Amino acid sequence: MNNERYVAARKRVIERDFQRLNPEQRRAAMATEGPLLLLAGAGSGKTTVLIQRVYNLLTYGRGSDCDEVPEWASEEDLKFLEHYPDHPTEEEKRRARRLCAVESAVPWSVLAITFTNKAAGELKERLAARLGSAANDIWASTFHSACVKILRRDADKVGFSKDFTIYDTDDSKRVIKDVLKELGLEEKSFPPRDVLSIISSSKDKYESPREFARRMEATNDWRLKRIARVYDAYQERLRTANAMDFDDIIYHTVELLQRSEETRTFYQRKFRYVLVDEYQDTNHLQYLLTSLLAGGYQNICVVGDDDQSIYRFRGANIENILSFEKQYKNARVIRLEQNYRSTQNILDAANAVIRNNHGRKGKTLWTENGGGSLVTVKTTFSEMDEANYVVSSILSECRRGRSFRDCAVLYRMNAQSNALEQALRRNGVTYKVVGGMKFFDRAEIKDMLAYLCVINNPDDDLRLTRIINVPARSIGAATVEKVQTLARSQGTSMFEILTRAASYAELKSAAGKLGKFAQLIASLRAQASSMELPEFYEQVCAQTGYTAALMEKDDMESRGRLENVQELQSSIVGFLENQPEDPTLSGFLNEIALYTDLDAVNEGDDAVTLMTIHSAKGLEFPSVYVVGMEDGIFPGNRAIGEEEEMEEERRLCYVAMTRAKEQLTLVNARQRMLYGRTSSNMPSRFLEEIPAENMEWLSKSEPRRGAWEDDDPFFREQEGWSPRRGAAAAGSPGTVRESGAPRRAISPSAARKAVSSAPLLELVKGDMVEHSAFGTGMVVSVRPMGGDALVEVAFDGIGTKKLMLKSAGIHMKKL
DNA sequence: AAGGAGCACATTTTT
DNA sequence: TGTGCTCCTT
Repeated sequence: MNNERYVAARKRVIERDFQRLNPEQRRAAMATEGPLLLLAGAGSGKTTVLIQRVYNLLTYGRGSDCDEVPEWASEEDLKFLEHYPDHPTEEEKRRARRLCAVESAVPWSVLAITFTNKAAGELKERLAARLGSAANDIWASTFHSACVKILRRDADKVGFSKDFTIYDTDDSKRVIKDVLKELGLEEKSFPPRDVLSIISSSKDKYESPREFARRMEATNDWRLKRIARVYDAYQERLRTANAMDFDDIIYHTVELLQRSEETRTFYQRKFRYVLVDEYQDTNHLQYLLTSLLAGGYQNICVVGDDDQSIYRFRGANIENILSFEKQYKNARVIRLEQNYRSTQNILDAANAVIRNNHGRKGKTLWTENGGGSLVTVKTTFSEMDEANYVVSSILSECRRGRSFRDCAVLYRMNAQSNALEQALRRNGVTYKVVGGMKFFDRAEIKDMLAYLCVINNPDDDLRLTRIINVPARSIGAATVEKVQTLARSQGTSMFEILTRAASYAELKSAAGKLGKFAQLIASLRAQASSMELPEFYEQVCAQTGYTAALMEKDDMESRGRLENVQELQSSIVGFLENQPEDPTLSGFLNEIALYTDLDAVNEGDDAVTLMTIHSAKGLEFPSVYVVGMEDGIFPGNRAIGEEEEMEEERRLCYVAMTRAKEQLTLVNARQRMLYGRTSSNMPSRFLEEIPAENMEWLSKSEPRRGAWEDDDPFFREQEGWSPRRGAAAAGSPGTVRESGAPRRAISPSAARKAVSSAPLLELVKGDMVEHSAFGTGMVVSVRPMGGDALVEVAFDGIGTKKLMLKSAGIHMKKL
């Protein structure tokens, strides 16, 4: 029996399951043993590879990646593999699998970790599609939910009870505020946000409060020494409350795995294969965790792209990915550089930009998609002009067959969405903004969840404090504080104090109200098990008087809140549909604690998407606009002169550019209003880094009302500015039409004049109009508003749209 | 206890 | 410029 031949033949047979992958993808799917670094460029089919790799693990074990030959294998078997038919029968397929498999992995020995619930959900879904029911037993989850799962079994070994609660950032902040007060520290000199972030980075170093304190002793920083005491007190509070914050969830898991050999060995034996997605976003603590979990078999596959590391500010440590090969000396590295998303022009532009960064692993994306159109760079006059340009360009793309949903507008900071939203609204373009206020961040949702938490666990002082006087029950802050003090001095919970409020002299005047509240909670608690969860939730809303208080207010805001409170009931129903195992209140609360907005981007409606570049990571759109391409905005002021920061901004730029499939448009404004001040900015340095042959720089506006014109004498007189990339531009004729723009701010009066000089479209009810995106329609009403008019138009086959005449007029003509 | 005035403040964000 | 927060008034 020739072992070498067997191994080679086996590999060839296995390979046939991955014919649709490109050679690098295939290598990645088949490299099962030992540490593997998968450098997956944007749009390189990373998730596909992950799925196929898991399929490989479950089907063939290490068959594709080892030299072992089963003892029972015969010459006959070898012959079979070497002459495996092109169209095997089912019988032959089964035999091939048996001959090729070397210890197929069981689903529960595979751990796949992601960052977001969304990513974990997608992974699970695609695994299920590929593997069927076996996928259910694979641990595909976020860092946090994996850790919670581990801690729910063994939290007692690190000093918590297994039903510990999870504090979100808001809860943590409140605890910090509380601690600051107790220690007599001013919030002004110790902003809770900053304190928390210092604590968080200490935990990231896997440093206990005591170690942190010792490190701070060595410095001469008085403030940090105080913060060390805050850190200590904060952890003490959490421990007493049997609570963990988001960092603690990972911290204590690491602690558990380090301290308990039994637990560590259990998981190290259990997880034969560990996969970590978005490895460039991991922090040190997460690095420790994954190293521990994979410490048994050392079959750790990390997937990521150092060029897309954009979360340094929240602790992501690019070093994790850069030094993976140092950590694991025998690590293999595979680069996925073929891109299936964008055109070559877009990739060349993005490659050229990112090439300016140092200390990268180095990758150059390429595609078979063809050159495509040039990257468009447009210089506009102001942020309003910029927004109008984007909208009119979107409308003209839509006229040529694109849908709104194909277009995304990306920006560096949320504040930039305002001008865009206005322009979109005025033109009746449907859009959605990703990010911003999240459902579970809303006060009313937090209130209701706090009620549920307290009903579930009355000793949850923090949540109890939140709702004890919501809606108003005439329980003042002073009273609450007395209760807190009493509870602390007696080493019991606030709820305990409330139940016997009457027996404390210092509570005498409030005792009645306090007792009533305690009764309310106790009574709801008693009802909890007697009915279905959604029905119970209704009872909570009613009996606490929460809905009643909202209804009484009866203003716009309260109505919205009321809707949200009712919406939470849908969440509960949704939970019950997905989680039949533990359909209890505590099951729901557990689920929700690590849940953010699952469905921020719903595919349903045809709308332009607006979001920050950060939120765009992982997404793709046929047409992408990046606005605010100016030094000072993008890269931001803070990054200028700071090498590390600048490189992160450049990575951000790379992420933004590689979101585009067909059309990429980069827009800058010569001046813009920022923080109430008008500033004029140079075009972003990143624009200069794009090769001239891949782009077309437009600065001449179309003859459009409100647009600034290049040949206006006012601007021609300005001098001393030349485009920074001027030399390169001059060298390649025909691609660049940039002619020069003024450096200094332009007086607003000139700007306004240009805007108001164009004539308004005159419309009356009954007129027929033609809109560039909506087609023909009839004017239903015209209402003057300010210097403008709100026109309602019934478009054929589309429906009625309300448009602001001044800006929508550009895209409409009277028939 | 609630609403209003005045004031600092202002990347990026997931769990 | 807009907002979210504290503090002050009622």
